[in-house]
Amino acid sequence: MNKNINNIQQKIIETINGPIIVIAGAGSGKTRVITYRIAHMIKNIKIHPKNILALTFTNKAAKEMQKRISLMIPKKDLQKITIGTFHAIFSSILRKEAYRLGFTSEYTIYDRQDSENVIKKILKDINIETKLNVKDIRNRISEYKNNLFLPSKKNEFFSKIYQLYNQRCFHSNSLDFDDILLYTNQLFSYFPNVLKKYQNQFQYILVDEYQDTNLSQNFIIKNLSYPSNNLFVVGDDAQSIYSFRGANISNILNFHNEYPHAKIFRLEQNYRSTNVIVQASNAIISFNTNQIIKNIWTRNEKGEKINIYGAISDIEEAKYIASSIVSLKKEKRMNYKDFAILYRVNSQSKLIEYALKERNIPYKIYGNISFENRKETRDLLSYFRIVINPNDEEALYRILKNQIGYKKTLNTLFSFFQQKKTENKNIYNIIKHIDIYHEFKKIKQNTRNKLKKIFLNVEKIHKEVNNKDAYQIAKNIIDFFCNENQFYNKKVIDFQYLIENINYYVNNQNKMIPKGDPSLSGFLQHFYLKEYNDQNNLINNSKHENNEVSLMTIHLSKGLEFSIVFISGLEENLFPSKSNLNDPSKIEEERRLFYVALTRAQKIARLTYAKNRFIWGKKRKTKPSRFINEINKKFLKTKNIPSFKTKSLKYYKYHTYEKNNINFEKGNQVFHESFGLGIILDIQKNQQIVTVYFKKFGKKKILLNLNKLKIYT
DNA sequence: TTTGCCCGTCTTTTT
DNA sequence: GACGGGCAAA
Repeated sequence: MNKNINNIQQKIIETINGPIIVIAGAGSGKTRVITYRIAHMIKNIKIHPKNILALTFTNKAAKEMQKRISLMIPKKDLQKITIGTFHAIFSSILRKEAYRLGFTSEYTIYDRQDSENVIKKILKDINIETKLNVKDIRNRISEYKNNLFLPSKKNEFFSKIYQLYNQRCFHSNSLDFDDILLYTNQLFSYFPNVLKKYQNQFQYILVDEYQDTNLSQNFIIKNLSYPSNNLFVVGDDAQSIYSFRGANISNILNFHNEYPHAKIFRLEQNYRSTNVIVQASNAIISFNTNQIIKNIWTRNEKGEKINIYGAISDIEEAKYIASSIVSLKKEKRMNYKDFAILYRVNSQSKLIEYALKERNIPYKIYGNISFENRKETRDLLSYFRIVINPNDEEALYRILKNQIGYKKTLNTLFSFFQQKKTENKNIYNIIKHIDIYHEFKKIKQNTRNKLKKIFLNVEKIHKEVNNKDAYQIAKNIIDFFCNENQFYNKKVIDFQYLIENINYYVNNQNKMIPKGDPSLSGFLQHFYLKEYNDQNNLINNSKHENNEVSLMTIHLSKGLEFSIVFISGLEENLFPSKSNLNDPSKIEEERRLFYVALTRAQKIARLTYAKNRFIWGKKRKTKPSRFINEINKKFLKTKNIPSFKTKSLKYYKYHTYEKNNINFEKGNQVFHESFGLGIILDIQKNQQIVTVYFKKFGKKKILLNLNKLKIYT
């Protein structure tokens, strides 16, 4: 037995036949268990790696898992395991099977902006006034898809739009993110033989972060793992932070109902963090009423108390973080890679980036790479897309919009194309013979020639798609594109970046897990599912050999750990987010997010906020986050909190308890003579009654003077 | 048909 | 403060 593995972990690793559910607290060695288990299955049980499917929710988590497994098994085995995000895995499967549903394997993946543009066009077409905005409609469609609701037969307004949206995507041979899961489900239910094929292939299924599955994903897992049910899921309800993506906490809470014979394991010992961090985060999460009670404990050292810094402004906050890194690095003899800076929204990274640059601190920003949303990049990608998939309306529209400025003409032309397309006419042919259609008479000869030239070229490149790899095709397109559009020559640096990524993608196929598809359509999938942006091949970063401070949103940080963690922007309206303030269940999710953030830290956690922040170009006064007050003062370096001396003191008092209660505090794990183990949710004003949530008996009010309650350690 | 200016909206979070 | 849509002037 490995000495890094405790008894429960060992038991989990060796229990091969499912269904199995592991409730794993933060830092309890969850990823270690999954990766060791996979290695054990392959090395000792001799399960063929191609029979293993490991699913995650973010690319970052997938990469982390691959990295850790690679240390234990031969590379040739690792490459045979199917490991990745739900979207990546099932998008690849759909590429092979989607023809059964009427799509081709060259289908485009529509991102958020594409989806919103489709909805805008629909609203314009049907010409109905609506109070719903495009974003709301898109979110609702997404919600419906994640819950496997199809448009209802009733002629209700939303259903109509939903239906039109699906039709348009279908005619464009395009799938949005949610479609990837939805159509996978349709594929499996309409084509039992196809399902059977994948059931046979994936005999062992592992799902990480199971608390984040939505109904659509859960259905896929359920179908695939039937009938052997060799399903292994790991999750922590306290770290459920993706409800906006349809994640449904009841999947984890009801697992046992779904699979009555499931084996249940719990991992509660934290190996990651100091005692201070473990206890402080336990206390924070206990403010949530909706949770599985766990007793997360650690044998680790007590550790430093948590430091809170209230900066005058967001700029100063960033500077404080940068200078702290410089001094902590020296003081604690740390490397840059031991530091992480976490934030609630991506836009916070900008100022932090400036501050780090100022002090020459190497850093790496994860997620949301700005170049991918730049106009020029999207323009170029439209050409890629239309070369691969001539039916891609959004890409076509974008190209035409750039070539034909005048909107009215553009719209007439575009609806003409749509009409022809439903008649199954090839878009390349229509534009090549642009002069014979009277619909085009209004367009200047000059513009017509330009269009003809573009589409002749696009068609030429299209014919080579199957013989050349993504790099060769992309180079052709870029050469043509830059020649025809003088303006873009100045933006070549963006294209350079994209082409470098394509080059890397094509030439490192044997490093990819699972092995990718070197065609341009393979690259487009890779790009749109954002698999590329976690890679370490970014040109400007190579010189630091990965010894860099990590910057990312808290969402992306889940599953990771760092010696020293900065959590920035702890302000009301930012964290918790403004849009979640009115819904108690959403506040609980924000709190879980804070819990995730804090539990990333191994040794030191520093929290920061700014008293003034630029929002939409205006400086605004802010209030410190309620979460700061939920950390018990005994875990804080209170002396170092300048903000507490300011006007906002009143605000802080609200949550602070009187000191005369000797033993009991919110978040304490307690033991009651009759009710057993529980956690203190609340203490009444007179300090004589506490509300405790008991594992077995639920919420109870306990009179303290009966002395039946003890602190459980 | 083109250009430029005003105005409203946007900041969650990821695939 | 950035960006896109809408509208009016050129």
